[in-house]
Amino acid sequence: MKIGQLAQQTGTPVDTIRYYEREGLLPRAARTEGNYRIYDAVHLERLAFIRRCRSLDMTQDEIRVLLRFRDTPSESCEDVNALLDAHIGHVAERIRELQQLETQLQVLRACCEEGRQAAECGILNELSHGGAELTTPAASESHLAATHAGGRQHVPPRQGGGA
Amino acid sequence: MKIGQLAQQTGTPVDTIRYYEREGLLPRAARTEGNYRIYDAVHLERLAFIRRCRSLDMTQDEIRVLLRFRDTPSESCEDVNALLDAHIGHVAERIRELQQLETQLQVLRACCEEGRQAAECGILNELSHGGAELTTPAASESHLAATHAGGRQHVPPRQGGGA
DNA sequence: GCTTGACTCTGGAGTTACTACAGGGTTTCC
DNA sequence: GGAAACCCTGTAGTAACTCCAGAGTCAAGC
Repeated sequence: MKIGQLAQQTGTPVDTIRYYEREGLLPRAARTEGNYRIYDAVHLERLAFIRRCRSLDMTQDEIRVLLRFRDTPSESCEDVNALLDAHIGHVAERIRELQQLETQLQVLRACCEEGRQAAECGILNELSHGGAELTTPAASESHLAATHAGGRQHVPPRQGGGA
Repeated sequence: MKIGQLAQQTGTPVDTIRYYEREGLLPRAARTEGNYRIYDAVHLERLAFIRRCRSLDMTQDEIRVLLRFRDTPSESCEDVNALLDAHIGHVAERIRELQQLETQLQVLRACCEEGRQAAECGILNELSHGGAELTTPAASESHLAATHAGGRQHVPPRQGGGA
C-alpha cells in the first residue's frame, strides 16, 4: 500500500509517517518506480505500535527502547517493566504538580471579584507582590512538560482548539 | 544593576532575561558605555511578575495580556478573570487526561510479570495487538501539553532547582 | 602596564514531536 | 490528453527556553 492508505488505516497524518521514517522509528520504505513509498502489513503493525505508545504519551526515546525489545524477543523484558514503571511515575508526579497548581490558581482567582478596575484587581496585585502560596519557578525536574505547549500531539491548528 | 544581579535576585537565568527582552515581555534595557544592560527596581518587579505567572504555567501570550492590564490600570479586569478561569479549566482538563492515562498505564503494567522474555511480555503484546482500553492518539484538543517534553520550565540541567 | 578571571555581549543552533508549506513529479480517471 | 488527486523532498515554524562560540568589558592583583 501507499503512504496515504497507511495513514488512513492507522489514523496517522502522512507527514508524521515520513517524520517517523526520518527519525528511524519506521524503517525506510521500499519504493515504486515512481519513487512512491510502499508499505506492507509489517509496517502497519509497527506504526500501530508506535501510535499506541504515543497515545500513552511515551517519548520517542521510550518507544525506541520498546521497539528494540520487540525486535529482539529473546531478551528479558525487565527493562520494559522498568521503563513503564518510570513512565507511570512521571505521569503521577505531573498529576500531583498540576493539582497543586490548580489549587494555587483557585486561590488567586478568589482574590478578585467581578467588574473591578485593573488598578484594584486582586489577581494583578497578588501576582505583583507575590503571595506566599505561589511557588517559585523551577517546579518540575522530571521529563514532564508544562501545562501548555505548541506541540499538542498531532492535532491540526484549528478545530476548536486552544485558549 | 547588571543582568547577573537581576538574574540572581529573581532566580532567573541570564539567558532567559535576554530572551524575555527579545520577546518583548521586558522592555529594552538601557546600556552602559560598555554596552552592558542596566536595570532598576521597575524591571525587577516586572520580571518577578512574569516569573510568578510562569510558575503558574501561563503562556507568554497569557502573560502579555496580564502585563497589558497591569500597564493600563484604568480598564476593567474582567478579562483577567476570564483568562484565569480559562487557564484553570485547561489545568483541570489536563489533570483528568493524565489520570485516565495513569489508569491505562497501570492496566498495561499489570500485563507483565517479572522476569519473562520479551517474546511473551504482556506489555509488548498488549501494545502490539492493541487493547480496547488504549485510546487512539489525538486525545488532547486544548492548549495543554503532552506529558513529556524537552523544555521543562527553565530548570538548568543540574542544580537541584527549586522544586 | 599587563594579565587573569569574572562577567557581559551577539548570534545561532538545539530541544520535542510534529505541522505546514513550496515547488515539483506521478498516477489515475474521464 | 488534461485535470485532479496523490506523492516526493526540503525547509521553516511551533513554546519557552537552553547552550554554545567567539568576542568584548571591567576590576583586581602583580
